[in-house]
Amino acid sequence: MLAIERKNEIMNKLKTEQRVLVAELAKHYGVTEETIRRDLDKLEKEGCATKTYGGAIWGNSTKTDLSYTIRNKTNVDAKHTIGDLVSSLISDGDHIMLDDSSTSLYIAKHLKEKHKITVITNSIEIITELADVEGWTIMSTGGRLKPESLALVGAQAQAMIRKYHVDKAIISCKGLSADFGITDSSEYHSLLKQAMIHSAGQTILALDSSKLDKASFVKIENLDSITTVVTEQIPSDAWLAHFEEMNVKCIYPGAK
Amino acid sequence: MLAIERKNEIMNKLKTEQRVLVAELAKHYGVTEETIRRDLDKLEKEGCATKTYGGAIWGNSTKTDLSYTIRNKTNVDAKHTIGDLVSSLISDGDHIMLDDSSTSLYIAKHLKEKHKITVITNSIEIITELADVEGWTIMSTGGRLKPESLALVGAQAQAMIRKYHVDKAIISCKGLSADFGITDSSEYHSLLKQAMIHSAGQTILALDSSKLDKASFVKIENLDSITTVVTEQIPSDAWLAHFEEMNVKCIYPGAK
DNA sequence: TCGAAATGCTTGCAATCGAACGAAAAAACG
DNA sequence: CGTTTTTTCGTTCGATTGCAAGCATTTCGA
Repeated sequence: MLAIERKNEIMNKLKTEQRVLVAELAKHYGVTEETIRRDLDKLEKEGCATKTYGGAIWGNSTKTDLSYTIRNKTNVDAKHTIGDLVSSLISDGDHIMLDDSSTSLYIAKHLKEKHKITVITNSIEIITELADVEGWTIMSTGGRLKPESLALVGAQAQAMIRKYHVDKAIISCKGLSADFGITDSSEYHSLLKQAMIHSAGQTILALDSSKLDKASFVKIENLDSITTVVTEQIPSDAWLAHFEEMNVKCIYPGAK
Repeated sequence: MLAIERKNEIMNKLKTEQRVLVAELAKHYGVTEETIRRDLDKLEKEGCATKTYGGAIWGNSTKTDLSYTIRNKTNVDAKHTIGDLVSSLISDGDHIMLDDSSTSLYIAKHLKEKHKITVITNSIEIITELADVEGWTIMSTGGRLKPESLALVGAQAQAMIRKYHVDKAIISCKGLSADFGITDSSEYHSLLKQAMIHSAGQTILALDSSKLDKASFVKIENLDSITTVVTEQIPSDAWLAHFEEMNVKCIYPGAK
């Protein structure tokens, strides 16, 4: 095993799982913890990691956008489960929109089995992820680049989204609450997702269950403006009732 | 076994397996590790490999995704020279456009030292290359993705370019001939570069000298619609005279 | 709340192994 | 046969890793 490979793998693990533990990595690679710490030092110098006690977390902890995802230590299994569920809602030939959330990136990975999908997205990561799928049409919104999330935002991006109409929009968010509806951490995220919702026949809101009963900073829309909620575990009875009341379908593992 | 054959085989192995080990290759070809290392040096200069302790990995070690365009290893040295020359034409604070050519990708790498540049590009690779530069504004055209070049094309991309006006457009092409002007291999490339030329105060045409006296399929513009030609070696007297006549400045190494 | 005990972090050192360099030998080429 | 390219060899240099000692942080019980 090349040293640089280990470092890269750790970076990928960091990116997908948001955090890593020194002891765990040392055991996994069969090296001492000192070696792992030195790897993390380098990643930190490269701006990919922030060391913490016992491990490291992804990126720069001072960024507000990231602190949310870090707090919610989003677990990969949940996102794969969600990716699988959403995939079952998409048909061959569909035209869809995907936002720039990490959940959408996982969903994109799961969609690759489909045929002749047309995707519109503002996420550079999703574009590169899907670039090599045969027979698909990938379209990118224009716009200004947010370097920390590799997302395209701004009026240009919104205008592009409004120009098209797709079968399904797939979006995620930072919080969903009965009182405040669907919320996100910033204005431009919110506006973009709003635009996607309005340009789509159906909207699929994909969120891991930790987002339930959370409210973030900016409101995107009310819950009744979306078609389907997909989550990785069965919500509370109160939420199920609320979804029913709002005429929103809710998909979770084992749901009929 | 010819040395060049071995080098090519190593490159293929790198491409398919993502990494190679020096010791392993030395044993396989029955040569010393020193020889393998020199092969890897060459591959690295051509942009195909990144050397590491004990071996080499494909592409750029720090970036997660591998560069498609960089595989086109033709004239790497020339492109670095051109990148350097073009860089000297750009001032801090400039607003520029970059097309999706591999030459532009190299230019982008050389521009990173500048401050507060605003870049508009239709190349996904350039976007990811420049994403981490502090203080820059990166904007992407929207459009349909051409997977083989990771470029955004189509009416959407052109419309976005037309909406803005920048100080300098930097483009490349497939051929430049006295009779047919600037040409490229496809309609959508041509239209996009046309749009960039019209949206810029100055246009810098960057091309390695192998493109001179070649004509490709679709005409972009006449030579007189651009401001400056940058190339990596001094053109023939005939071309220098032609540039003069057309009122086009020509930059090459050693030019005053 | 305070103060160990436990756990994790940093640093210096040494051993190992790959990399870089130069010179000489071998092979390829005209 | 002379020249150029390729390869090898030996030495020196630098990178990586593990170990151990000392310091810092967290945790937990009193």
